[in-house]
Amino acid sequence: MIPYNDSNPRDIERYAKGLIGKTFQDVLYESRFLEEAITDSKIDYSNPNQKGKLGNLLEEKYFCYKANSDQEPDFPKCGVELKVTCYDILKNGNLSAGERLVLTMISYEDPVEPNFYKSHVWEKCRLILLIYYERNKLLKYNTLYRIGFVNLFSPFEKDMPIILDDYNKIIDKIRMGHADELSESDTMYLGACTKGATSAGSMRPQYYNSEVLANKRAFCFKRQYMDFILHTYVIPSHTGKMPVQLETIIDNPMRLKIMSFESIVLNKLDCFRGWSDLELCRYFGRDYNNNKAQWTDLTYRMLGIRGNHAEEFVKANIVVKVVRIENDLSMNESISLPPFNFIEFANETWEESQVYNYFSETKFFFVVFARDKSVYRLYKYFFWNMPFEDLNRIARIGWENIHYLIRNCKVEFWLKETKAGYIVKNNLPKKKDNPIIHIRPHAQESAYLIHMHDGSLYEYGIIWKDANMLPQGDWMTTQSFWINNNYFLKNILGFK
DNA sequence: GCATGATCATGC
DNA sequence: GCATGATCATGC
Repeated sequence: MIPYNDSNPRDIERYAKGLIGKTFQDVLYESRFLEEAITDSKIDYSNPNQKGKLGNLLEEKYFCYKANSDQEPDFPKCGVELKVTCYDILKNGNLSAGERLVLTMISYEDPVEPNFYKSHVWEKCRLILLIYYERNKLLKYNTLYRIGFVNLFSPFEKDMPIILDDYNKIIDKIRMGHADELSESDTMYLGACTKGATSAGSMRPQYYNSEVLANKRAFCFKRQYMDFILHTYVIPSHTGKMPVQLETIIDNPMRLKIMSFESIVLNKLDCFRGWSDLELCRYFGRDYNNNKAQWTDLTYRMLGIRGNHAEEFVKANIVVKVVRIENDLSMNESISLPPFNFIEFANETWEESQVYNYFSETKFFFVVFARDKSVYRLYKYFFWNMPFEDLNRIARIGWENIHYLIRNCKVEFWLKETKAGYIVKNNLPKKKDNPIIHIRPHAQESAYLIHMHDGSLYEYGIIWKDANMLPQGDWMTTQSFWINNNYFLKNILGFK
């Protein structure tokens, strides 16, 4: 007899909670005393570092059923799906969902199911036994990871309109024969993530009429949505603490049955179109001080949010970016991304890179103000995510050119004298070398500890604060990727 | 006028 | 004190 009632979800959860505090190694060891544990498995659990086998280990050695990749639920008698996923502990001690939750592959062999509630995705997510382990990258083996939380989980009712909308967006693209243009950032909570490499070898023909091969993809709950579940449901259920409530843009979820989330947001800003920053500050009672957060603040005020966080944006990983353009419709500045670490960058492949992941998972809410004499007026606002082709072909080449020099220790430096002193020049690709992205310094001040062209050593600034080390051993001012301003004007705003 | 390298400002 | 978002300043 297996040690739980597999027809009763609550009893499965009760038994599963026995995993809390155990490592996968513990489970494997204790299974020797568990008569029903699967012993004739085809899977070899002796290698402590096999990625992706942690779920199988629990299935066979704790829940006592054979791991398979059938379309059937893991607990068929009651339709419960087992999902094993991870969280990280951040430097500040906070927990953060480590991965998106992959639900099921998107089939390119079969027609799509138009009704979400009859779809395979719904079967796979309507009732999940969610097992969260701590991914501690300092540990040598995956099997030493420890399980922290166990919960039965169903998607929140208030999120369903958005999940349905996401599903429809994805299947619409597939039915149009545009599966090759899918991107995880197309949607809010339910995403279409790539499975396997994005290189030519793993491309597949589409079901609907298109000659173009498409990447293998799967339906998933996006990482930020999992993060929200972790903080508002999983952790509170274990600690008894009330979750921190974020302000919502849409207070009544019923509205989402009539209008899409995006249209509601755009409608809210329509009321203020043409207003100047000065008028908006007066209207919302904010000091008009031209400081940098001003236009972002005003954007949240227009959405009815008092702070600078909105629940829907956080869950869907939507980033508000305010852009100001000048009288001549030019734009002074490019748009910065977070700084990066050279060594981590050098060791990444494209698919696992921060740049690829940032753009494939992030949706932007661009709010454009246009100069009118001494003020800026609300001009345009729209959601945008980078088209897959731009990202995976054009931006990728720019990334690879920079990656090549840094990874292969071919970065060169020389000094140039200016009125204000010396500046350090380098041979890394510049903005003009790629249509979409470039890198620039991004620190408090510049800092270098470098070997010059002639072999001499040059030191400047506060190395540990403003610089980080290249694979070649030199320290260069910390850099970040930037979205070229001309790409924004031409391809995102649509100017000539 | 723009590209590139350098630096500022704010919130947590 | 750092992460993040944003702008400045010089030289061609």
